[in-house]
Amino acid sequence: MKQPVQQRTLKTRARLLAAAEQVIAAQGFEALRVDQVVAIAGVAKGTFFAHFTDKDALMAQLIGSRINTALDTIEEQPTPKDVDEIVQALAPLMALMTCERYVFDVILRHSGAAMAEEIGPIAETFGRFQTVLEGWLKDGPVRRDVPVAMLAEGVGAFFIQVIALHFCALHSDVDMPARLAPWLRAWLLPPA
Amino acid sequence: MKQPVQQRTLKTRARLLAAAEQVIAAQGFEALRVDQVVAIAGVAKGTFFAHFTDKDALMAQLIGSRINTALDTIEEQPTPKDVDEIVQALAPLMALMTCERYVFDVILRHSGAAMAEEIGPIAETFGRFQTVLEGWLKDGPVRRDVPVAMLAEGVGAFFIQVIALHFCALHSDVDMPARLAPWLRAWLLPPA
DNA sequence: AGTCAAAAATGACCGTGGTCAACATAAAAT
DNA sequence: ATTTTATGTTGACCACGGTCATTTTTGACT
Repeated sequence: MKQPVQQRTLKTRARLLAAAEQVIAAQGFEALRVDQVVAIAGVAKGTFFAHFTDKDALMAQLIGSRINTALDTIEEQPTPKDVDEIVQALAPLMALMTCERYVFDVILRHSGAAMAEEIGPIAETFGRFQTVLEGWLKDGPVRRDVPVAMLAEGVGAFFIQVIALHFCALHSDVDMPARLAPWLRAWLLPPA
Repeated sequence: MKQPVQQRTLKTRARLLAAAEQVIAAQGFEALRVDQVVAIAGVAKGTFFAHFTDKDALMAQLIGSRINTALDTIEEQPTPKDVDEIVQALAPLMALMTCERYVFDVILRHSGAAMAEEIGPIAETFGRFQTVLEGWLKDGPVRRDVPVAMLAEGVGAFFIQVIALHFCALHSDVDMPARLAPWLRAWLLPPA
């Protein structure tokens, strides 16, 4: 059984990722140019596309990894007990998804698996997010007339909507936690 | 007081739009190329960008106009009386938004005003959509513990989510009305 | 008709993402 | 060691959206 990847490969990919991180740290996601990344990494342009199907795939990987980091932070916290705590707990993810319009767009575009049989890194994090939410809700003081999975998906939908609203010119001033909470209350805790 | 636009201008713009419609009819939105549009319209490339700030602006206009047509159709129908009728009534919009992944992406990208002070044609249709929904809900048999505007926005959020799910590899088989109805029921009609 | 300033059209040119046939190098087989 | 095969790399090249200095057209006012 032979090694499917050579040492070289790992090194090159690592260099590309490091270069990309460097560019992003300096200029943000949106300003990243493939040419700049390969220049810093010291490889030819073609090499980039031998490692990533396209620029989006690189972005998906980098952003997916940050989403996972945010979810790590979220999971370390104690289980939120009410809507306000849920909103509070979601802050790291919210911060990431609102840091740049471009980032939000990439996430939206990849939130469903792009192709059948192939679930990208971002789609995976959505599955994980879903699981985290279900964990919170399954023993929480919320309505029980609807399956937990559906409750969680609904929270996800409102979460996305609030972020979308943040990037909307008309609403960019209102702070987001304040916007999300009433929706979650209406969704999770309809009048008894 | 002189004419701010010349006859020429209207004619050229009309030719560009007609050319674009022709390309879309033949090959769909995603395949549209600016070069092809200007070739058919018989104008230079630069002219295109004198009439539309970018390709996206053309798309926003064409798609916005189709959304408006769909909303016209929707408004002609009698006011839906329950969730199933609401889902039914939304069919024209749903059909448009699921016709191509690209179309859905454009709509999402433009659903909030792109820039402050400038509300694009698609953002406008979202305002109209919102109004239509509020009209349906304000006298319907739905929960009243939440403002109508919020109910309507929630319907919009679930609507978008269902369409996003449609483009997700894992769920593309399930039919959408069937997916949307339970959500709307849970949102609009929590147990009394 | 002739003049002229504003409006519109032009097309060569650029930036950037992405392709691919040719080439280089590593590991396996002889 | 040498050959062979799979794997990795290269950079010239292409496609496509978008720009802008220059040229053409328009129509208002002599």
